[in-house]
Amino acid sequence: MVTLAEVARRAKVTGATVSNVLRNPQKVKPETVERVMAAIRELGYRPNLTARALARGRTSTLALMLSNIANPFYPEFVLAAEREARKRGYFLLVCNTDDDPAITRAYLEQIAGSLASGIIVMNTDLGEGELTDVANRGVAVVLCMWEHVQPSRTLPCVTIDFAAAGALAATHLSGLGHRKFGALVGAGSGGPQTIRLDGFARALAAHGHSEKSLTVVHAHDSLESGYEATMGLLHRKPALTAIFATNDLMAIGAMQAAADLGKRVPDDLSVVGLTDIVLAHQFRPALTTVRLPTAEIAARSIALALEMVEGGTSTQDLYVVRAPELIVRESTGPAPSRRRRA
Amino acid sequence: MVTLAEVARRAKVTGATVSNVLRNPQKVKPETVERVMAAIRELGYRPNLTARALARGRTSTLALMLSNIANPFYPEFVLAAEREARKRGYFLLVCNTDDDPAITRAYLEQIAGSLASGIIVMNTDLGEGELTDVANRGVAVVLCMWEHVQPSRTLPCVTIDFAAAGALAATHLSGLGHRKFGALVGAGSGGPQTIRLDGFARALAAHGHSEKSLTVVHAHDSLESGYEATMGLLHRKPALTAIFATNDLMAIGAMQAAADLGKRVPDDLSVVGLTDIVLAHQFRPALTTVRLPTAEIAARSIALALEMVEGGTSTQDLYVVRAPELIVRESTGPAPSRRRRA
DNA sequence: GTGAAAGCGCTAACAA
DNA sequence: TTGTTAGCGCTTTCAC
Repeated sequence: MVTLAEVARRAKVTGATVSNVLRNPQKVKPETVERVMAAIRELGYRPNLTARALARGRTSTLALMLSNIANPFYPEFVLAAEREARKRGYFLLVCNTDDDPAITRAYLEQIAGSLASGIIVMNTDLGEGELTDVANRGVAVVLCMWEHVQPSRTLPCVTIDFAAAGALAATHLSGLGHRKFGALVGAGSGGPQTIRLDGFARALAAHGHSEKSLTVVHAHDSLESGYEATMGLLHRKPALTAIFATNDLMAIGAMQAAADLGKRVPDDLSVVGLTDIVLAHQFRPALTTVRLPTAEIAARSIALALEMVEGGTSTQDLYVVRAPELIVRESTGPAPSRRRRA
Repeated sequence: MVTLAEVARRAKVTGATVSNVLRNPQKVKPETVERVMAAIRELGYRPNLTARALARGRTSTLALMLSNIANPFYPEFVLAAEREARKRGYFLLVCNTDDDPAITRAYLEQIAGSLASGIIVMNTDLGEGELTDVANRGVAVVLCMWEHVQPSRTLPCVTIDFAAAGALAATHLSGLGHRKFGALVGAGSGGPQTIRLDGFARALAAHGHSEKSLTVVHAHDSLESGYEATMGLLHRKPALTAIFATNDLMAIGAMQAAADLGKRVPDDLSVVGLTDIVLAHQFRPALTTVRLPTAEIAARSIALALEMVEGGTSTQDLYVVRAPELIVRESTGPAPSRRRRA
């Protein structure tokens, strides 16, 4: 391994100067810079990032804690996050927790042991206390897309207005003349997505619908779970004409269930999702959904973490990214004429 | 930050002993272990992984180079890889290259600068030379799912028999009585997937089909590209009754194209994919496909990289993982009776 | 503008 | 069984 010392020797300077050439070339005489660069090239020198991290007191690594990257939302998020991190010279560690607190804790231990200098936590079964501990050890902790009613009092949080997202879906469906609604509420991790539901329910009420017009059913963040939940829901409430799912995967499962029950989407049943994953527009019928600014949230979270890392500061602010947006596609339509069913 | 020295002081031993307690407790008197562990607990000590890496000469990080994690194959791969790595105390860095040689090179530079002690390269536009350079710097380089005809002479490679995979598809389709075939060949990165196609074509020939019975069209590893390619293909060759796509995403795009052209799958057109991503069985009609042992390849690649890292050895062997397997679902069926079309 | 020197926190001989 | 002693390769004051 070629070290900085060898480069120094060859360029007839000391290590300090080589180090400066690499990081503040303007502080070094141009000719010296030239000589050092030449030596670096000739020797094929690459700075040892581990040594650098040790000397500087921080690594160029950020960790991303998520429950399971196989959920299609995450790859989209990771892609954007990685790009932002790379732009700023950082690397991304993917930490799949499988929603297992033991795994999550193990990761936190390592990260607290200076594996990464910052960490984006997308969800977790852990209490806020354990995360605060890590933050107190000097790691930049950023909560991302947290859905608790009460945002953290000690950790910064990047999120979007989930209630508004739910409301968008409700207004759309209500505007199409629907009267009997079903809601599929996911609970991938970090508890049920109740804020999304609340936003939906509240907007329904605002549009004059009674509480009885909405039937809620709980599920998990998967296509299969959305399918099962919808089968049960439509069995119990065959008169439903509109379903809101708190995420797209469940919405797609709902459409498949409808198809299997002989219901046409959107003629017999309208379905609206939430997230706008890539599959949403690829699926047939294309899913009407509320788009979350995924890439923007990812980039913002990384940027915030890096600000904290590099500024050595901490914050507990709440950052709410751009509002969600309704994307109307093929899965929603006017409520079927009421004559068709009792 | 609590350091090893502070733990040592508190436990009234030296750093060397604390270090031993952590890594070879059997070499330390039980009571001392007790005392040290108590100190660790009381102080909330976490070993600094950066310092450890510097002292040991290697990090506990592995890099995974892939073109774009948004392609659904990769998250499935990453999930398995991360699990295997975690089991052995390593962490996974996700490196999205976007098939951009500049990005790939930048990552390699950093990795060569001891960012990671091993690297799994899934595909790349780079020549083997640049990878060999990295390997020569002491990084464990493992090629994974390489599809070149000539496997590397200097780097180990974990892969599967892509030709056999293609052949499986051909045999299935031929057995169903099809006579006019189309093939969608992807080229996500690392060049076109010609081995898959060759296996398919050769098996077709072996079953007595002439060369003219197969029409090949090139596309990219995406649903949209599979859609477009199929539109073009069916326009030029309306008599096709079977399509083989070298990956599932394109196969699904093909099914959508068929639907838009008024062709029913599998009644009018059979479609078979390759990979068996999760979406393959979730989609309707469920896709018949050749399953690749994704998780197994991932785990094997990680394991091999770690063997090299920990053993300090290198190898140039070719590891061929379990054979692919045909998964028959709903997208393939008997060739339509020949009377229906000229 | 450049060099000398003291670490960063841990590991790994080798001694004791 | 435990301690001593050098580093690992780089950064970073502080002199010169």
